[in-house]
Amino acid sequence: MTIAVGAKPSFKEQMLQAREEAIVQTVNRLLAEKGFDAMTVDEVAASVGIAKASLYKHFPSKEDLAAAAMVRVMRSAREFLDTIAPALAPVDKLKAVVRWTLQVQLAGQMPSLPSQNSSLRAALTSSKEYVDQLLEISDTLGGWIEAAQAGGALNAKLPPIAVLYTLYARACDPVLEFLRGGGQHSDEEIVELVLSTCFDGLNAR
Amino acid sequence: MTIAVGAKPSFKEQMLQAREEAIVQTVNRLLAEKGFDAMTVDEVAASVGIAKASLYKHFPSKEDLAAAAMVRVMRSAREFLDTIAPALAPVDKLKAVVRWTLQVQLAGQMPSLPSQNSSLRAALTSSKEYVDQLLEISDTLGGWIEAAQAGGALNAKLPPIAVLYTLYARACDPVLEFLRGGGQHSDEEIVELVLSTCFDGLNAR
DNA sequence: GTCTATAAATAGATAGAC
DNA sequence: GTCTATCTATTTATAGAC
Repeated sequence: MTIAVGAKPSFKEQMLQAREEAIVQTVNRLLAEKGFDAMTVDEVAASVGIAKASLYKHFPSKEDLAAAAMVRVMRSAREFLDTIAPALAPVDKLKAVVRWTLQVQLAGQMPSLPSQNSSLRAALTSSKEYVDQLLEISDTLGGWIEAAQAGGALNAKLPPIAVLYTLYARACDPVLEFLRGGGQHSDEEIVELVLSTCFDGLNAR
Repeated sequence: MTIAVGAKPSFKEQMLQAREEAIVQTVNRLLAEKGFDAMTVDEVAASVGIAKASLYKHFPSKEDLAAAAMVRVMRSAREFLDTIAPALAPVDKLKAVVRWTLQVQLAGQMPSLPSQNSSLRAALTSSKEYVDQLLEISDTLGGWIEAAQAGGALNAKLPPIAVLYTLYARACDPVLEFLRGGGQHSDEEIVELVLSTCFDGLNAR
């Protein structure tokens, strides 16, 4: 039995992971399209092209499916943070992150979960990788927020945690959907509009 | 048969309306607590204290229940608009509306509906009173927005419709729930924080 | 109109053969 | 692991007596 860390995965293991990646990708799309409640496991299985029973061999519950999708998104976000130029001003780093978030949402890749569902919360918080990624992201953003406040770029009167929550909330901002439905603006314009209202506010300057 | 407009309702009619008001009030609370998908009709009936079949005599479907709750909220919002002092600056009128919205949400009185559900959308758009109230509210807010932009209070570069959507989005802002969960701020502080980030933005001024 | 009882449909999850 | 077929529970909605 091979337990070496980073050992070359066998062909079988590669196939398994590829299939699971396909599953999670499908779940991610469906969660973005319809949300957790409206997404059915039958639908996931049909969309992936396997039997529902097979799906349950990979993921023990619907909640675990959603958690896997969230882990995927968090990892993706975490990786994006690493691509941000360190020389950038903290506030510009934050803007870059929010812009990335908005683009993911417009691309139909941002899973939407009900924040009240307790079994779902349990699945999320019991996922070590999810919690780890979330903590790491929050730490990084928190550092940028405090730096931006110290540097006079961000309003220093706002509690950093409130700023962080406000940025996180952009990931599920319904304004994007509203504006797109209006059909008057391109995706790029929508992103910049929301970015502007988020950082500059509605008031004139 | 009495069809006179504004005719004095009979005792029976008053009882009927009182019961329906009790139903809608319960639905409103449950929609605020758990959202449309998680709310069950059984639950509504049990909470009101009547049989489910009786409930269906009043409202033909779950969607109609939710629509009735939304009509109630919209009427309430519409009535609030009338209480705003006409002498107030347009931007302050807008702030008053958003503040009211945030307070309703914190009071657990703001129903939350999935924006993607099509049967629900159909029930809403087929309700004349809902559509009428929404249009009237949007007209009023739209007028204030344009006046505030013309007066130099609101950023005139933002499309009025984007401003309107941004204000509407505060009615379901998850930041309220996040901040309350943190336990570090009172409800009043939370309201003012969100108001501040909405109108003044995150950036320093 | 209110009730009890039940229909009808759906969804999450499993059994068991291969 | 994948499949077909099924279970179990829940949910929306109704039938029918009173």
